[in-house]
Amino acid sequence: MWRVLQSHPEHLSAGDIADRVRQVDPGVNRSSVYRTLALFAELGLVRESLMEDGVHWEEAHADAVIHLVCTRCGKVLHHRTPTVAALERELHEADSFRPDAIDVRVSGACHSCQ
Amino acid sequence: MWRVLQSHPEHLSAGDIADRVRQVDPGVNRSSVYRTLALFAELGLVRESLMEDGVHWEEAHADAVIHLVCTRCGKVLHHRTPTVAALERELHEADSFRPDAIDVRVSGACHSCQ
DNA sequence: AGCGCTATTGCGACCGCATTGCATTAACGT
DNA sequence: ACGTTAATGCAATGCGGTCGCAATAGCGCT
Repeated sequence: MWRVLQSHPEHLSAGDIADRVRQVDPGVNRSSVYRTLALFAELGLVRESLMEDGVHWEEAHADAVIHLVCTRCGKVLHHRTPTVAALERELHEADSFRPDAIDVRVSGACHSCQ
Repeated sequence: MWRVLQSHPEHLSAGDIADRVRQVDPGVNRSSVYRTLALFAELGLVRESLMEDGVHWEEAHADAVIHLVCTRCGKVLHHRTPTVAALERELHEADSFRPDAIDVRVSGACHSCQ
């Protein structure tokens, strides 16, 4: 299952993951997938991200990732920027809120859809 | 129902809204709540926001709002900053992605919980 | 006022994702 | 080989949200 997660550049929903895993090793139960996913999340190997159509999973990166969701074609792009780190600092200073995870979702039109 | 939404500073889940509305006017159906919520969303009066425990609804503001979710006490704070607008500009320039909605969720420890 | 049309509401069934409890199986140390 | 423990499978359940359809309210028209 770990291989499935790694071999897929983009994020998948739990259902998709279960399907892919079954392609490789049929007879793997949904529960196992969910449980393993939860385990990985606890270990910090994967990250849960909330999307309109449910929870998606992706490999965890050290720094925060911005999800760009194209409302036309549905594609999800990643973007990485120091701006998020700046935002973190700002929150700490202005609201004395100590962030430990930050999640940015932007919906709009991607490069090829506008 | 509009009153319920307005009278509640923070965001509510659809279930909560249904409950509150029923306190005022018992015998209002779930479907009606969902339908009205969808209508309001279409009119741009309310905004849908994804939280760990499901979809929450809140009054729409002109500019993007950052949700600060305290993992200790569960409180949800708002934060408004030009940084988000900067981020928008940045996305447009770097990825030629035209954003029409931006949603930032930060989890961490709030002022009174650290 | 009485009639008929239309939009809204209520209601129950339903759907799909996720979770849980429990039995089964596999793994491993002794 | 045996017993203990953790991982897995499986079926039932929970729950948030949606759908189809019947009942009802609102409203203009004559």
